[in-house]
Amino acid sequence: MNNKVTIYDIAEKLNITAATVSRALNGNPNISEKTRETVLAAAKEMNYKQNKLALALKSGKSNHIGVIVPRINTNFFGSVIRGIEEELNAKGYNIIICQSHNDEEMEAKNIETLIDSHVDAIFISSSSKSSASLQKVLDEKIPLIFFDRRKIMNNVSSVTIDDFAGGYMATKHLIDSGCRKIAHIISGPIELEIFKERHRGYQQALEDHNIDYRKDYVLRTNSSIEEGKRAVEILFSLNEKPDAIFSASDFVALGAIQELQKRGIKVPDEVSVIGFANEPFTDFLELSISTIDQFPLEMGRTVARVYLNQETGDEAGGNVQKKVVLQPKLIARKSTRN
Amino acid sequence: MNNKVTIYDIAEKLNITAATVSRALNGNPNISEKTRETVLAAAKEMNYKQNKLALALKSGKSNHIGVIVPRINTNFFGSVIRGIEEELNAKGYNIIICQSHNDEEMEAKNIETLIDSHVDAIFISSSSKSSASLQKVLDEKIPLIFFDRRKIMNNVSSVTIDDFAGGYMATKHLIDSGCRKIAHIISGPIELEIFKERHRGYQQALEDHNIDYRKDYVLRTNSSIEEGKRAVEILFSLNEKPDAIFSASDFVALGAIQELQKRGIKVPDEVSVIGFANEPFTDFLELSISTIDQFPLEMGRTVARVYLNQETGDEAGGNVQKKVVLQPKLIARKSTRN
DNA sequence: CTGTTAGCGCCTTCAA
DNA sequence: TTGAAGGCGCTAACAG
Repeated sequence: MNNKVTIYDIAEKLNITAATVSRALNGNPNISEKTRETVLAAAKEMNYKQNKLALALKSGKSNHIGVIVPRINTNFFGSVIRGIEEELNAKGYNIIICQSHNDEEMEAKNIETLIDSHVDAIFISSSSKSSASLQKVLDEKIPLIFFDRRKIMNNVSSVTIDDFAGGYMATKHLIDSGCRKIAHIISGPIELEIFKERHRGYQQALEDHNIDYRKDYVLRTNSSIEEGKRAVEILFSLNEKPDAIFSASDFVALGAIQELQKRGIKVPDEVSVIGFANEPFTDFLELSISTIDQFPLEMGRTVARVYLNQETGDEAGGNVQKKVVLQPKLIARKSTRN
Repeated sequence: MNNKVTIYDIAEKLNITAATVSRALNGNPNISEKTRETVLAAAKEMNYKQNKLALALKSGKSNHIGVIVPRINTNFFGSVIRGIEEELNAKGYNIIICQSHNDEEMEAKNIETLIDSHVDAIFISSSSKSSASLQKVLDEKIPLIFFDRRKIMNNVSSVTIDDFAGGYMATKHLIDSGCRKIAHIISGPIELEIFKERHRGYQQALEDHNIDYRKDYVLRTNSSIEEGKRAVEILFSLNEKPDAIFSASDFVALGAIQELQKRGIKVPDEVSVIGFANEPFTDFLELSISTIDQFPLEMGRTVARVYLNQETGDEAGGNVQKKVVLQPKLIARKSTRN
C-alpha cells in the first residue's frame, strides 16, 4: 500500500515515456488530448502523487515558508501566524515555525536552519540588534519580510503597526481623562523599533500637551506580570507619584494593576493604567484593561499577501518591496477613565 | 554571493571526485586523514552548504515533522508546540504546523498536504470522528503520534493526559467542598475521547459519593465565553439550580462565572466553578479560576521524545509504539471553596 | 583509499 | 506530438 508510484510507472504501463507523462500532468499544451486523458486516468487509478521533494530539488523551490517569532504561545503571535497560514495554505505553501525566545543567538540559529531547509522566504519578527544573520538571508537571495518588529534594511518589505501612533493615542487617552503625571514602562529591549516608537509617541503626546517629560517616570522592564509589580514598587517610592501608567505590554499592565490594588490604590480613580496588544485576557478581567489593538490576524494575512504579490509581480520589474503600516486602535476599558 | 557551492565545485578545485568529497564531509572512515582535512578546509573556505533538498530526495527523509492542532493561538497548544520544537530542533528537525480549526475536512486536507511534503512523521491532536485520513498516514508508512486528542488505532503511539482522572478530581474537589448539585459542561464535540473521559470521570466521582447523575445537569457547548454564559442561562432556568459547575474548558468556565456574577450569584459561596486546562488567564483574574493543569510543555516534549525513541529503537525490533499518559493536577483557586 | 557509475523523481531542452 | 538525454545535488555500491 506504500505509495511509490512515479511517472515512470505510469509511463511503463502506458508504453509511453516519462516525459510525456510529465507533460500530461503539468498541463503542457504540446500533447494530444487523447494521451493526456489516458495519462490522467492512469495516474488517478494508480494513485499517483507527485513527489514534491524531487520537484523542489529540480526547481529550487520548496513551497515552504519560514516564520520566526519570539514565542508562539502568546495570542498576538499565535494570531499573526494564523493569518499567515490561512493565506498561504490556500496557495499551496506550508509554514515552518521557529521561536527565537527573544534571543539573538537562537534567532541566528533559526535563520541558519531555515536557509538550510531551502525555504522560499522568511517572515520574521526580529529580536536582534545586529542585522548580520538577516543579511545572510538576503545574500542567499531569499526574500525576507519583517512583521511587527522590523529592522531598517534595504530591499526588505515589512508589515508593522504604527507604534508611534499607538504610543501617542494611549498617552493622549490618559491625558484627555485628566492625567498629568504619566509614567511609561518600556517592557522590552529598547533597541527594538517597536519600543522606541511607542516611547516616542508617548513623548510627543506629552509635548503636545505641555507636559514635561520626566526621566524618573520612564522604566525599562521585561514583559511579565512580575515586572509590572516591581515597576509599581519603584514608581510609588518616588516623591511625586504618577497618576497614570502607560505600559508597552499588557502583561506588565496587569502586574501593575495587581500591585496597585494590593496597595489599596484605586484603579482608575487614583491611577489609570493602559497596556498594549489587546491580549484577550485584558477583556476577561473584572477590571478590564484599556489597551491598543494591533490587529494581529490582519497583520499575518497582510504579510502573506505582500509576499505573494512581490513573487508574482517580480517580472514586472524593479523594486517591489513594500512597507505596510497598519493603524492600531485604542480600546478604552475600565482601567482608565474616559 | 549566492551560495551555490556543490560538492562538485569542491571536487573540481581539489582535483578529486565528488564521491570523495562526500565521504570526507560525512565522516566516512574510508578516507585518508589528509584528504579529509583538505576537503574540510576547502569546504569551509568556499562556504559550502549541504543541500538538504537533494539529501531529502536521495534518502527519502526530509527532517520535517508535521504537527496538526485545532488552533495555534491558545496557550495549551502553543505550549505543546513549544515543547515539541525545543526537543526536535535540537535534533535537526523542523516542524511544520497546520491548524484544523476543529474541522474534519480541514484536518484531512492538512494531512494530505503533509503527506505530500514528505514529512518524516505527523503529530496530531485530532478533531476527526472518522479515522480515514489518519489511516492514510499509516498506509504511507509515516509514523503517526497522537497527543491530547487521540483516537483508538493500532500501531500509533499517543501522549495524553488522564482525562478521566482530571474529570474525577475536578468533580471530587467540588464534592469535598460541600457541593452536591454539580453541573457539567461538555465544552466540545462529545465524539472526542477527551470529553468523553472527562465526563466519565465526573460520573464516577458522583457515583462514588452517592450523588445521582442528572441528565439536565449535563450540557454540551463549544469552547467559548459566550457559550459559558448561555450555559448558565439554561442551568439556572431549571427548578433545582446547581450549586457547582465543572466545565471541560476554561473559557466556558469564565463565561459561566461572568454570567453568574451578573445575576448576583456569589462565586464560590453560592456556586462553585472549576474549569479545565489551566489557561494563564485563569490565574490573572481577581476571582481566579480553579482548574486542571495538563502540563502542555511536558506533553510536547514527551511527544517528541516518544518519536525519537521509536525511530532509533526501531531496529531493536517489534512494536515500539507507546501510550504515555500524563497525570493532570488540580489547581484550586478562588472560584471554588476548599 | 579513491574513482566510476548509477539513481532518488522530476522537468526541460533538443531532436525527430 | 512524442522520445531521448541530461541534470538538480547528493550518496552508495562496486571496482580498482
